[in-house]
Amino acid sequence: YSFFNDTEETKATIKDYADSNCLKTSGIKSQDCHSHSRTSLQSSHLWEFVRDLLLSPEENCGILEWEDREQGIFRVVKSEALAKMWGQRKKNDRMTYEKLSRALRYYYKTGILERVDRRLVYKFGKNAHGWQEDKL
DNA sequence: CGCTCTTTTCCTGGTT
DNA sequence: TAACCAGGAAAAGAGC
Repeated sequence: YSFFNDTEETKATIKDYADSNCLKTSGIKSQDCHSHSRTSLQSSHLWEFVRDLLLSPEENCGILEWEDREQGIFRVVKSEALAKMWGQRKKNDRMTYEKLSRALRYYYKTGILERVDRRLVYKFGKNAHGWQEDKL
């Protein structure tokens, strides 16, 4: 395959991909886009970005899914799409899930995330905030 | 400029 | 075999 398709072309398709993907699911529950003022997804940190994505079904597109809402356990359903979105947020079209997950693993050390021994499953730790339903 | 903190990049090796 | 997971190391980038 080509070595040249990693710039403009990719950049263009990422948004289209995300947008069209959102359109498919956003019609489901427009009412569910509760008034969290976090729709922008401008969070500076990765864990906040993930949290806000989890909390906004609008831009989520089924990329992330709660496994246990009360315990803050969630699963990455579309790892590649998540990486692309994070890459968009950071203006880095070379982002991959491999690299994103490395960053997530650093959170275990700081208590932002807790380890869950299941593939693509993570859990918010004691030092993460703003994800709990009753605390919104 | 230098320093800290977070994230990125790369890698070796193990697991599902 | 592909897709993940574990972390060490080093370096980039942002903010102060």
